[in-house]
Amino acid sequence: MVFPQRVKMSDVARTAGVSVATVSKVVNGRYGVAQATVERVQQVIHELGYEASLGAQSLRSHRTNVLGILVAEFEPFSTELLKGASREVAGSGYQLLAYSSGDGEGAAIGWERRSLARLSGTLIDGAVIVTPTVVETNDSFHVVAVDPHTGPSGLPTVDSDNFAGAVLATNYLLSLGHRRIGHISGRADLESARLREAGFRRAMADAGVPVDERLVRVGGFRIESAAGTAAELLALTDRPSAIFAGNDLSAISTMDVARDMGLSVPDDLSVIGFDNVPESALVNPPLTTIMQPIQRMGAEALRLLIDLVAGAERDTHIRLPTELVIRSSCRPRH
Amino acid sequence: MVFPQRVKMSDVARTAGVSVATVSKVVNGRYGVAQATVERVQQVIHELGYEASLGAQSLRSHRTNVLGILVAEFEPFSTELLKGASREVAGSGYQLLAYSSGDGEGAAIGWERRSLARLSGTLIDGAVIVTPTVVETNDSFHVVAVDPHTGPSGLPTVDSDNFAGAVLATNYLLSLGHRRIGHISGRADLESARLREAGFRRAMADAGVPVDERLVRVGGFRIESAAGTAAELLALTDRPSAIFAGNDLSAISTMDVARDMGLSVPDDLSVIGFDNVPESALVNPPLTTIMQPIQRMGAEALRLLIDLVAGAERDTHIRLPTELVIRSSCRPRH
DNA sequence: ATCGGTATCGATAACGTTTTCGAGTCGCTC
DNA sequence: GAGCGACTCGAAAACGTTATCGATACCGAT
Repeated sequence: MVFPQRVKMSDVARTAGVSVATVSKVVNGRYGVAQATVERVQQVIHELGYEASLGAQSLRSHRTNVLGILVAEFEPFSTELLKGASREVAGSGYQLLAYSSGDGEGAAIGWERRSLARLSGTLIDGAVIVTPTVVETNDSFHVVAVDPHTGPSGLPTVDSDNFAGAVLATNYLLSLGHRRIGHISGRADLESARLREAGFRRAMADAGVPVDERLVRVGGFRIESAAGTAAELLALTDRPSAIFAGNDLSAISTMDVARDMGLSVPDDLSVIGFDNVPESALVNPPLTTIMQPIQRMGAEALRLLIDLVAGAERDTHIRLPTELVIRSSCRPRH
Repeated sequence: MVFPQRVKMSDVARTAGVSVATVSKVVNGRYGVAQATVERVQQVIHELGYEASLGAQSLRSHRTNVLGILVAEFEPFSTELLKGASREVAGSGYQLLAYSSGDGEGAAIGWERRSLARLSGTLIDGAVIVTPTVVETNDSFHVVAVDPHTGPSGLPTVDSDNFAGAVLATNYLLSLGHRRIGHISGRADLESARLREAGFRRAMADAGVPVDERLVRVGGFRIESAAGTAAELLALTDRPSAIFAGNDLSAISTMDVARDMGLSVPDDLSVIGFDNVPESALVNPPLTTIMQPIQRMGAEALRLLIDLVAGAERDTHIRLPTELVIRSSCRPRH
């Protein structure tokens, strides 16, 4: 990697004996330059190591070929997404920039917020956002949302079938004989959290099992915030025999809390998660969970964004299937 | 989050009844504008939601207040580093952009590479790089390297005491009675990998234990590439009773391979890693490893970068201490 | 009144691109 | 040999900002 001395278009033009206008044309592959000239200029560009100034480019043409991906923070889910997205962007002619809104469960504020907007508005052509904040946008700037904020935003979206996944999870617990099933839901402003809870309730209702409202609580999607909720749940005198956690992180957290309270997973408590982040296969016991194809979601989101930026008409909503992956954190109720 | 309609400085100027020059002064807090004017302009800026165009700004002033962090790929180590860096950048007046060179064990090529250089050269004020590639830079662009490429680069650097950490790890294994100790080293062009292997050899020599050269092999630092190496090591008729893996990922991979071969960790094989990424506490058995304060390294790197960009004179090399964290993947040799 | 000094402000010239459009050249056709 | 397209090319005007520097206004002191 070399960070070159800045050489500008006029330098190239001078040493190639043409005008900057001509250089610009060959850089952008515009029509109207003689073949011989093209080759000569390209040669000089190569020799001098010329790179266009993003600033000047963006200023003049309002196009940078840079895409952004905005995550709330770098936790396992966004990291997987990032992987998928970076894989997809390779060779697309775009460059991908990741930035974090820099906070977990709050909204960006003040300087941060404005700076984000500034980035977005001025130096990238579009963004995929993985943070549950409401966005307004205009038609010169494209954004696609992954796992979006609750409510109708009208944004292009890619998500997984959270509702069906939750039904899958709940039915699995039910099929194991569990009746007192707890649910730790994610942050309320996340559409996915809402749908998972809805799926949970639907499955329970379909099975004719009443849900004890004391057993469903919001725990957030982070490891620390879920711990408190899990502790409350397990401290109940008639504690649940199984817990459907809103995501893997809170499931892992729940298992930790259970262990600390002297409970064995899965013997005393069955736990099922959601997401299938890499960590879930690593923990002890390996976590049974609902897989959503996170990397693929990242890739699809980026592909969608690219198409949108290029002006293509496309389905504006992509939903990927979920799947039950059985490991060792659940057991039939004795 | 709102991606605003682009309103420019001249708009602000017009509705505030001043010139763009004055608005610019207000925005940048320059001296020489009446208090009343400052307030009026700020008011208008707020109402209109004005955001400076990064492109124009960078073009004119060669300064964007945006910093970059370039990682080879988004694996656990870089992710932790990212967290530390994002935490540090908050409130610093800078914005942090993460980008990936988009590949694991190779160098970026062609379009990618140039695009990286373009980003770096034109729209960020400096970067921390977490990828073992040689860089050349000029004095208008600052870069600090984390876990740098082998050999003297002259770059400002932050790393941990890899050598001492490796000694720590090896001595621990030695103290457990192990004599046939294997080492899976990281990619050869990583200074850290070189130092860890050197530390390993030093500790062995100091203990008067000869190292069997068939037992030290390069496995790369990724999970997949380490697996093959581990398998080779364990297939030896006189296989090692302990393995010091070059990092946690290869340690985890080694444990997987051992399990697949019907070996129990730690009963039949002790494994120690390096890094203490979050995953190492999660796996089964929990991994004994050498901790380096990764998040703190990210934070220090960013702080150093900020100071450098601000023109401060600073120690140009920061080395953080490592520490043995004992979990359950090692056991005395029976 | 005149003057020097301080505030306060605005015209204006960059910064490095892209794009438009007119000018020049050349080879043809009639 | 005049006229006409088709090709090439470059001059110049943007894009939105920052920095310089001169203009103006106002103040108190002579």
